[in-house]
Order: sequence, then C-alpha cells, then structure tokens
Amino acid sequence: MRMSNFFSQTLREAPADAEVVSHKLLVRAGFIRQLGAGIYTLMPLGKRSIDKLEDIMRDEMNSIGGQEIYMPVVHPADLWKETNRWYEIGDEMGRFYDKNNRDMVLALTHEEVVADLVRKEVQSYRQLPRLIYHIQTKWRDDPRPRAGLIRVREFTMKDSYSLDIDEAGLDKQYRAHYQAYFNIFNRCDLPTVAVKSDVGMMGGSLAHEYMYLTAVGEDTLLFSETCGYMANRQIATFQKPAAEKEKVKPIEKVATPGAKTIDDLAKFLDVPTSKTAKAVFMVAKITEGQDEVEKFIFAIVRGDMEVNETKLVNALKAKELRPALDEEIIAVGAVPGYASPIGLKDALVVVDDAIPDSPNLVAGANEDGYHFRNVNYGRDYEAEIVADIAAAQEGDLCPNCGEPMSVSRGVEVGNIFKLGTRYTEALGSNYLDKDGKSKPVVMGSYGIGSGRLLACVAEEHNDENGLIWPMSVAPYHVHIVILRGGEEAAKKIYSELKVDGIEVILDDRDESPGVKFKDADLLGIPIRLTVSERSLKENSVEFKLRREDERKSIPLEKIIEIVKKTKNELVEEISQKVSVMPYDVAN
RNA sequence: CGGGGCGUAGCGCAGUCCGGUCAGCGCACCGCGUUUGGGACGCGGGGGUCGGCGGUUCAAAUCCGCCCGCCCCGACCA
Repeated sequence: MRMSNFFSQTLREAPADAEVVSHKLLVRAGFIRQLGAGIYTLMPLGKRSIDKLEDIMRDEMNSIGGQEIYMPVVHPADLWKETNRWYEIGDEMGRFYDKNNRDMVLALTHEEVVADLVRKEVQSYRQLPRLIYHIQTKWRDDPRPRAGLIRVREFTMKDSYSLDIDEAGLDKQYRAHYQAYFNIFNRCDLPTVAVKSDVGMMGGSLAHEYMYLTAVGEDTLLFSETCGYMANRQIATFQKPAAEKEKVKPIEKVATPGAKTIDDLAKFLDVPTSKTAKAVFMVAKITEGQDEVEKFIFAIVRGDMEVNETKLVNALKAKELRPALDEEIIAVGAVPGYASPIGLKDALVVVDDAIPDSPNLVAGANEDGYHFRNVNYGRDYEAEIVADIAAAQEGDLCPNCGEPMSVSRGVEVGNIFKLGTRYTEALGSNYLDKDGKSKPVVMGSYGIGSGRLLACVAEEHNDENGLIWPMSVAPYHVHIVILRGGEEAAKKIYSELKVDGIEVILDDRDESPGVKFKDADLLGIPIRLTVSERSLKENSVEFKLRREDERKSIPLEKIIEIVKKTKNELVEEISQKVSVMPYDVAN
C-alpha cells in the first residue's frame, strides 16, 4: 500500500475525549474513528488488524472442530420471548418494530438463534457433538461505553456454541475452548489469565473469563499470590473472620443520637465495626413467569463488610437491583440510619452467612436516635435467605489458602460459559438418544470481542512514540520509508516483497524525513526499512525493528531475504508463546 | 440513572464571568518557492449555522430557558 493513497491520516494530537493510551493511539494512527458513544468505524488499518485477529480465531476454532456459520443481527422478538429473555433483559436490548409492527431485536448474542437452528437441524444423537461459530455484530446498549474500543455498544464478536448430548460432552468442548482461547490470546501476544466468573445474563453452571490485567480495566479481581486463586470481585469469596464465641446476651435499647453510619455508631458505642450489623435497602425486580414484581430487600452484612450486589442478585435470582428510595424504606417500617430487621413488614430479609455466627451485634431499633445492642439472628429475627452476599476486598483471606488477597484491575477479553439446557429446553431443541428418548441438547457458549481484543493488544504493546504491533496482528509486516534519492530502489524492494506475500506500506509521500519517521513509529509496523541516497551510497538499506532502537545496514541484494526471514522469525516467536495451560475448575 | 466536565474549522485550543472590530491562534489542508535522516521555512490561500431551538436585547459565541451530543467517576455491564 502506498501511503500517498491512504484513506486515513495520522493526527498529531489525540481527541480530547480519549483518555486511555490504546484509544489515543488507535485514533492518532488512523485505525479507528468514532461515530457516536460506543460506536466506531474501523479504518483500513484497523480493519486489516481486526481481520488478522479474526483469522487467528477462525484457525483455533477450526482446529477444535468448529464450523463457521453466519447468523443474523436482526431477530424476531418471538424467539427471545420463548426463552423469556425478551422480558428479563432491560434497556440493554435494542428493540424496534418492523413495518408490520412486529417486535424485533438487535442481537445481543445468539443463543436463541442457535437453539432455534438446533431444533430444526438436530434430531438424533448421531448428529452430536457439534461446534458452530460465527463472527458477527452485536448491539448491547451499555449504560456507559468508555475507553475507546474497550467498552462499546456496537461490537463484533466471535462466538461459538457447542452442542452435546450430555454434561460430559459439554465438559470436553468447554475444556477445548479453555485451551483454544489461551492459544488465541497468546497468538496475539496478549497475556491473559482465566478466572471463574459470574454467569450473568447468560445463565448456566460454570463460566470463566479471560482477563487481560491492566490498570485501565474495569473489572476488579481478587487473587492470592500464595496459591494462585483468582476471581472476579463479582463472585470472589473469602474466609470471613469468625466472630468471637460469646454467650447470647439480652437485647438492650441504647440511645445513639446522630449515629447514622456504621463508623459513627462504632465510635459512639466504642465497639469494633465487626460487632455491628449493616443494613442495606434495595428494591429488586424479580421475574415470575412473564410478570415482574418489585420486592423490597433488606440486606444485612456485618459492619466490617460490604454488600456485593452481584452476589445479592444471584441469591435473589433477581433481574435488577436498585437502591431503595427513602419513602420506600419508611413504607416498610424502617428508619433510615437506624434500620432494623426486627419488626419489619413486607420486606424480604437477606442476611450474609456470617451473621448467624456473629452474636450480640448492634443493630438499628427502627426508631430515630436508637439502636439495639445484642441483637441475635434466630432469636430476635429471621431471614428468608441466608447466603454469602459480602464483597471480598483487598486483604480479605483467600478461600483456598487463607492468605490475604490482593486486587488487580482487568479487561475481560473473552469468556466461556457452560450453558447446559437453559435455551434448548426453552425452545424444545431436543434430540433422540440411543434409547429413542427425547432429550434437550446441552449447550456451551464462548465469546471473544474482536475490537476489545485489538484495543487490549494496543494497550499492551506501545511506547511514547506509538503502537508496536506483534507481527501476527500488525496491519502490515513492513513499513518502507523513502527518503530523498531512495525512490527507485524503494519501489523495487516494495514490489519484490509484495510478490513474496509480504504486506508492505510504502511511504512515498512528499513529506520531510521527520514526519515519515514519526508516522512510522506511530503506526507501529514491526519492520521498518529506510531507503535513501545515504544508504544507497553504501549499496544498502537501513533495517530497524519497531520494538528495538538498533538500526542495521543491510546490503541491497540481501534485503528481501532478511526481511522475509525476520518476518518468519517474529511469527515463530509468537507461536512459541502458545503452550498448554492447566485446566483448573477450582479456580 | 446519580455526580462532575465539555460542545467555537478535520485535530488541539483562546474568546463566554464583564453582550458591541471576537470569528481568532497552533497543527492539518490548497498554491508557489526554498528545504530534505526524527513532527522544516517563507509568501499567498480555502474552510466555522460558535451543538440545536426558543427567549431577553438596538445588538448574543457571550445572558436566560428547554433540548441534543460527547467525556470522566459511580451505579450497571461482557
């Protein structure tokens, strides 16, 4: 490609909107342009890199038996009504009407379509197992897109779907993906870790997320350096410090004027926060069939802990959870700041599993300015649900090894889910087994967002001068800078490399050397050649790797060979990063 | 959805408090010339409904109201 023909330009300055480095550089280098919040155009360079990522995904999917298909972005809502997700999913779903006023859905994902396909195509156990995948646009109307391509609303995803006769078959395909995903990320030179995750809106029994650890990530991970335990904060568990065993004491009302927060209260009564009960009021939307009901939730954790809303949602099997309004709190007979589980009406009480083991806590008295001492679960009040609803925090003890855990931020670049029969049962996607019995197909679903992956690779590989692409992801292999006097020789090298299948940018623009070098650094093509009068005088070409400072002088007659060899070495170097990862469900 | 910020030329910004030569600067872009190994220089030039609508006023980028858009934090989410 001749740079004089480029559609995109480089920018000396990044848009003020861009904050994270991958966003700034991808825009400045001309890989992407923004159209709206969380909506981006891929420019020619970006498109080429995305194609490379997607081809790596295809390769790995094919190698575990995947067959590529292509499913629509626009779905009739009926299908989503059948699985109930039309009702369960909120604003995140893009909905519209077609000309006949039929409800339509913009695909957030494709489980429904797969299950529909399966019920039409698969009749017999002889047709299983299968693995299908596609690379397609999704629309998820995320409340807060951010950080360039890292979190967007419209995005392309590779998603695969495994189809099996039973759990054992699913487990096999799940494990195959577990490894294939590491292969994909390694082939993009992106370090990732797999952590167990919440199953979220997908439903299902087991899920892993592939996290790229970076400060710009929006997920928080808890991990133990001692044993290697790692989990998303959403589901991370921890060993809760046991409360001292003590005799249950009689309940006692105390005046606590002005002590509305746990800290105030602990100070005022001179007790540790672990001797208090923290009340959190939420309103949950819970789906009952096609109906939605709102329930007032009174959640209680010990004063030294925080409520983890994901855990709470899961404990409640709720669709949505929001903080309760003051008037709602008052309506159930509670007093904000002095709330108590004792004497509530119409509230669903959920207590953390550390509460029943924690005697004689201080809790509100449901009366302005008063608390109770020595409140005991079981004696003074009961809960509808007792579950782990406390959030793990830095320093909490690892559930595995008991050592204090650290936290890290990460971006989820991929995920794998054991869906089971959630969708196939809902849609009647059954097969006949050997005994002629009808059974639902067992599904798994596995996704990788290509744009997010590109952004993460950019985030990982850059310096103050620009991007530094791994050979496998680079839009071009070689970048030739023509300086004065180098025109003819450069064009000859360009043509010869192209004939040999090397992808080359030729900077034939009428620009000063400084501009050309700056742009070459910004674009981050792995190999740079500089052809000039100066180098030609010595019958040579300057050769430089983007990631290194060293410049070499290569004789003209050897340059093609050296470039090809280097390109292959860089490809090989990346493939060396692919290795077998231990599969650890416990983690 | 809550909190904060922003919207003036393709990009980065000044001007807005205090209404009136404020339609401006740098980069980018076009022409000519010089320059040519790390974002060159000179001369000349093109480009903006000042996010939109409404209001106040003799006069609005500037004041008021409503709306739209974008970014950040939180909630939420893959």
